[in-house]
Amino acid sequence: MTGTSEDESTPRMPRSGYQTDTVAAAVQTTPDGTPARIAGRLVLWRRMGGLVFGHIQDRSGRVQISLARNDLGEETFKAWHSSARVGDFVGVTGTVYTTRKGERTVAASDFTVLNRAVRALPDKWHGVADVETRYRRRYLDLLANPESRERFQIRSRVISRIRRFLDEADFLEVETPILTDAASGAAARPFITRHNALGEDFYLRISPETYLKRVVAGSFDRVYEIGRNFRNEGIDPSHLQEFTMLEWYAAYWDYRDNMNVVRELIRAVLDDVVGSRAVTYEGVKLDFGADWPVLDYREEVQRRTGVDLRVVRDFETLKEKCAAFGLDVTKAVSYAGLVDLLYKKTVRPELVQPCFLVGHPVELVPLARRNDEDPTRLDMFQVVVNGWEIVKAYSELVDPVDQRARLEEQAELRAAGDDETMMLEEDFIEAMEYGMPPMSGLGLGIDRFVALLTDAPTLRDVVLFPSMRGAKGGEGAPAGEDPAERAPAENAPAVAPGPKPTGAPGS
RNA sequence: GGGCCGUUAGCUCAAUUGGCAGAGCAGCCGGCUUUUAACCGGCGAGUUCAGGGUUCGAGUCCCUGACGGCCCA
Repeated sequence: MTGTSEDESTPRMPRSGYQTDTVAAAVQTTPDGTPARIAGRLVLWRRMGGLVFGHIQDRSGRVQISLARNDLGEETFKAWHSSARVGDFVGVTGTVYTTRKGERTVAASDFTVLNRAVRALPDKWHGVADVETRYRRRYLDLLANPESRERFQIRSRVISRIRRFLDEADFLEVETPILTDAASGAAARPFITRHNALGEDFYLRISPETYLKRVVAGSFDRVYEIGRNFRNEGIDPSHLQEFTMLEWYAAYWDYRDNMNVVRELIRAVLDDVVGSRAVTYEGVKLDFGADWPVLDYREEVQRRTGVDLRVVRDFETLKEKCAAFGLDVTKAVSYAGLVDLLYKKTVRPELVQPCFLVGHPVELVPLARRNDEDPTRLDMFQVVVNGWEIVKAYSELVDPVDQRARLEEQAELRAAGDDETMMLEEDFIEAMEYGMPPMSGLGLGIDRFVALLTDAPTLRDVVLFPSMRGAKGGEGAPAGEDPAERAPAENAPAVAPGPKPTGAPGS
């Protein structure tokens, strides 16, 4: 790797450790006169004759450093300040003091360039505005845009707080397969991939649900998993094809237990990560501290459309009702699909403040338990905020006879052309036949939750590297190009099309 | 899949009815010992996303495509 470098200018590793990572914040509360040895990326560099100020940055913010000719002597002063450029990583050893304008600063007695940047950083004031650049080259977004750094730190703290909450509630964190031989646990199209060793196609999981239930059957009464799910659907501001979900299952709980627990969890995250139970999302205050009304699914649909789902229970009639309501029913192939369409178009957008939606029709979720008194509805709830479903939970169906019948219905719908149905997994039903405790499970969409907490206009803003179409041209080499032609270029130093790494220090 | 919008210097953005492609920041050179997006003087910087077309002349108008965004299905 060093073959093309000029050894004279190649920075050497520091011999001893620097304070790093959150040192920028730490220096702000350090008394004058304290020795400091810090490192970070140089983001501002102001040379003014015999005194030079700079800011170095890490994830906690920025701290000012200074080099003074009077302290260092002419030669050292000149060598050091001319050796560094904005973008370089530098190490500074010195003493903390406060400038006339009151800024805490480290006066350097030693100064080392730890590594260089050969490309120009984004505009120091405007940062990176181009959305595509922010997603494809997230490192530029992170280093240039503080609000982006803050978002991802909040994301990390949210997940950490959730883990602590569940661990303290005696849940066991487990991991279940992402590569599976059946896409189950949700109504969604899967990604298909090839398992070479087994010689067959596999699916990227759309949900860990049936595996987690098997784990509960195996006597782990409370389990959770935080992990990636994949759904082969369209991209829009509230959907990602690759998203992070929390799912938990607790034996002997029912959905009402989960309503209380998830509200407690969400409030704990708000308290400890945000510091307030209310957040503002796109100008709208969302108050998680207020009462969460419990709304009945079928009553809400009826209130807005006049359609009583307790009476209208067949596909054709509901299709007519939906069409009369102006909805596009040309692609509808199932009763459940129509119910979902009607709800999503009329009810969901109006549910802005946090609420529980309960009593969904039995057709909607083949893995959920029927209500004992009313077998046409499920013991199920969702938490809806800002028109987004952030939680879905229910008492689990643990009756293998009903489970088989419900999944066979799904298979029939699939045969009839509905590709968003659940696949029937024999293994899963067999596990149920060995016996499962009554239980309730819950899923919480981490990306949506974090987006609400950080006022992110799209979920892509809370995922470090959102899915994008293959990079265009340039070094990416368009398909069909002769690889032999560009082979020499691969070993060439990465020289920017713009500014060259000229002016080697010490020259 | 459909509609609309966008793509100009490393970054952020200008460019009149179609008439020499510019500024700030960044970079380079010089000045400046308490700056705060430091400031002052000088210099260099472009496949205007790609390809085609209209025109004496295209960043600008037309067509096709790429990538991205928003809305719709």
